Amino acid sequence: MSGAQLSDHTVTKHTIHEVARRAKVSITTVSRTINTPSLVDPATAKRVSAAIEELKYYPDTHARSLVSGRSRILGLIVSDITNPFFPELVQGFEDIATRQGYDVLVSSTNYDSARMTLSVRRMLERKVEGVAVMTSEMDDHLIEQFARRSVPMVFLDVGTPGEHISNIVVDYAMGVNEAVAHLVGLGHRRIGFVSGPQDLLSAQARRGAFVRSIEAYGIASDGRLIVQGDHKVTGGLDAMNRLLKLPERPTAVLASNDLTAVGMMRAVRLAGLVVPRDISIVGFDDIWLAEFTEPPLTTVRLSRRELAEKACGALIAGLSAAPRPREYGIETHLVIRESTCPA
Amino acid sequence: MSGAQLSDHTVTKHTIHEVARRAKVSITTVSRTINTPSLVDPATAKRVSAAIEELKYYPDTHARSLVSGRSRILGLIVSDITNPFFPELVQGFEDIATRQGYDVLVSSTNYDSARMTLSVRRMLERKVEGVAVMTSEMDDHLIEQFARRSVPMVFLDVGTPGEHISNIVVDYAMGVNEAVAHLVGLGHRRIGFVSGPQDLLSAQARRGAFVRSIEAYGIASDGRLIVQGDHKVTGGLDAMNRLLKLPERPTAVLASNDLTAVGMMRAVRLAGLVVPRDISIVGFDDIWLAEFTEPPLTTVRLSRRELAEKACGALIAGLSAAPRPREYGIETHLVIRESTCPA
DNA sequence: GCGCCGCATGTAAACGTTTTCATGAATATA
DNA sequence: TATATTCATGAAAACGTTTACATGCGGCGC
Repeated sequence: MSGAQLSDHTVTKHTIHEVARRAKVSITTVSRTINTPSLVDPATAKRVSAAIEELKYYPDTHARSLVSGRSRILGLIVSDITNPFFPELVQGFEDIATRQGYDVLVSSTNYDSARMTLSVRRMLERKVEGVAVMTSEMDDHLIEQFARRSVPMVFLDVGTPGEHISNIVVDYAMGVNEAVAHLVGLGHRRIGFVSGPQDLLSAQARRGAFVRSIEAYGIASDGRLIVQGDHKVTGGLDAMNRLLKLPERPTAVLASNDLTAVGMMRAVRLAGLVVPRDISIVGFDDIWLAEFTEPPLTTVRLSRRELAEKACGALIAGLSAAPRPREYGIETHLVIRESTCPA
Repeated sequence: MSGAQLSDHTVTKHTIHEVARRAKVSITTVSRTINTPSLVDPATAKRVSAAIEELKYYPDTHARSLVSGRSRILGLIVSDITNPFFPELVQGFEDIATRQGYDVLVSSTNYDSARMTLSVRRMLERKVEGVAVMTSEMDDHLIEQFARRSVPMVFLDVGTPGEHISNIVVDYAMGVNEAVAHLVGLGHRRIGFVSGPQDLLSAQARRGAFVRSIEAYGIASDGRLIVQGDHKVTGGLDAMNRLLKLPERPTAVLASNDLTAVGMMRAVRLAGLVVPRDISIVGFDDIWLAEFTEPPLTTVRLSRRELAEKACGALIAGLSAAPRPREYGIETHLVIRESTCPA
C-alpha cells in the first residue's frame, strides 16, 4: 500500500519537546542534560539520554545560535586554495576546529579584493566566532568590521596585534639563512632570488630575509639577481628565463615559494641546462610536491600543521576572556634534497 | 577620555526593529523590502533601503533560518582535499553556490569512514539544503539520513538516481578510448594500466574502461600488465616498479589519475630510463600540475569546472519542485603533451 | 452610491532553543 | 523545631526573523 510506504518515510520533526515528553521532564531539563549535565540528577539524565538516543534527536543549530548568540563557526580566509600550500592548511585547521566542536567556513579569495569583501560579508552574516586570515589582501576597513563586533582575528605576518587581534609571525630569516649557508657552503657566490607578488606581505618578508642573509655572508646584493615572480608556476618560469639571459647568470637561485621553484626548474630544462649541475635551486614551503619534482626539491619547510594549530588555537583562546598570547612564532628549516650541489 | 573612546567602538545591535523604527514602518514591511520587494510601494521601499544602508543592517541568518526552515548552506564532501583534483572542484563549486546565495560547508574525509560519519552529522545539524558527495565512501546508512530529510543529493558515478538523488556519470570510456587509440596509433601493443584503490567506484570505472578499450583494439588484455595503485604518488611509484620488473615490460602505461602518473614517471627515471623514449605514460584528470611535469604529461581531461557546475546545478535544481534531470553526463578527452611518443 | 477587489501595510503567531527566575523538596544549621 | 542552604526541576521570556491573517483605503463595475 502506497500510503503505508509513504508513512514509512515520514519523519516527525524531532524537537526538544518530543524528547521532553518522552522522558517525562520539561524541555529545560533536556537542554540541561545536553549542555550542563552537572545540574541534573543522574537518574533523570539517563532517562533523557535514552529518549534522545531513541529519537536520534540533536538540537537545531539555528535556534541554538539565535538565543545563545554563538554560532560555533570559524572563518578561514585563504588567498588561493589551488596553491598546494593551502589545502594542507585548510585540512589541519578543520581537523582542530572540528575536534573543538566548531565548523569552518572556508573562503578562497583568489587575490581578488571584491571576492574578499564578499567573503567577509558572508562570514559576518553567519556570525563567525573568529576569523583566520591567511592572506594579505585584508584592508583595514574589513578588519574593522570584525573588530567592531569583537570577533577574534588571527593574521599571518600582518602584525598589528590588538584587543581582538593575534598575529602569527613566521621566522622566514631562520630558514632563509640556513638555505643561504647551505649554498655558500657549496661554494656558491652568485645567488639569485625570485620573489612573490610585492603587495603580499609574506612575500616581502621572504625577500627581505634573503637580502639581509646574503649581506650577512659578505656578498654584495646585486639588484639584477632579484627578479619578481607571482608565486605561481608560470611566474617562476618567466623569472628564471630573465635570470638565464643575464650576462653573468647566477649559479644558485632561491624561490619565494615551491610553485615558483617548479616553474624555474622547467625554465632551466627548457634552456637545455640541468638542475642542479648547472644551477642549484631552493624552494620555500615544502609542499608535498617538492618530494616528487625532478630532481626532488631542496626547500625551506614551513609547517602547515603548526600554522593551522596556532591559528585555530589563537582563535579559540581569543573566545575566552582569559589573557592570552597575542603573538605566535613559527620556525622554518631547510630540507635538503637533490636540487642543490656544489657550484 | 576613555569613556568616549569606548562608546566610539560600541555598536548598537542592528535588528530589523531598528530599521523599522528609522523608516517609520513595521518590521513586516522591512522584511518584505528585503525578500519580496514587489509587495511594497516603491516610495516606502526607498525609505527602508535608506535606513538599511545607514545602519549597515543585514538580517540575522540564524533567526531567518529558524523560521524559514532554509539554511542556505550546501554541503560538499570530498575524499582528499590534498589531491590537486579537489581544490579546483571546491573552488568552482563555491563560486557557483555563492553566486546563488548559498554558503558551502566543505568536508574532506581522507578516505576515513569515521570522519565521513562525523561530516554527515555536522551537515545534518547545520541543516544543509543539499549535499554533493564527490567520493565513494558513502554508505547507504548515511545516504538514508539525508534522504529521510528530503535533502537533495548528488553523487559522482555512484549511480542510483532516485527521488532526491541525482547522479553525475563521467564518460571515462571516451577519454580512455582516445588515449588507447593514440597509443596504438603510435605503435604500442604492450600497454599497461595502474589502477586506483579498488573500493573506489570511479577507479573501478576507469579500469573497466581500459580493459574494454584494449580489447576493442584486438589486444588481449594481460593481467600482469594491470597493477594496483592508490591514486597517490607513492602508489604510482611502487606500481611502476613492479611493471618495470616484468620479463616483458610494457612500452606504454596508462594511469588511473595524474598523481599516480607523477609517481610512475619518477620510478622510470629512478630506473635510469627516460619518458617517453623508453616508455610512454598517460595520466588521467589533467590537474594543473600535468602541464609542468618533466616531461609535460599527456593525460585525459576531466573538467572540474564542468563537474562543479553540474553538481551544484543539480542540487539547486533539486530544491525546486520542478521535474529535473536525474543524470548528468560529462565527457572526457585526451590532451596530448610530451609524455608519449612512438614505441 | 454600493459592494468588491487589489494594494499597501500592520499585528501577532510561529520557529526551537537557552536562560532567568521561581518553586518545592531535602538537607544542613541554629 | 524553625530557618537557611543546597539541589533538582519547571514556567516563561527572550533571541530576530518570516509569514498567515487582518485591516484600511482607493478605484471600479454596476
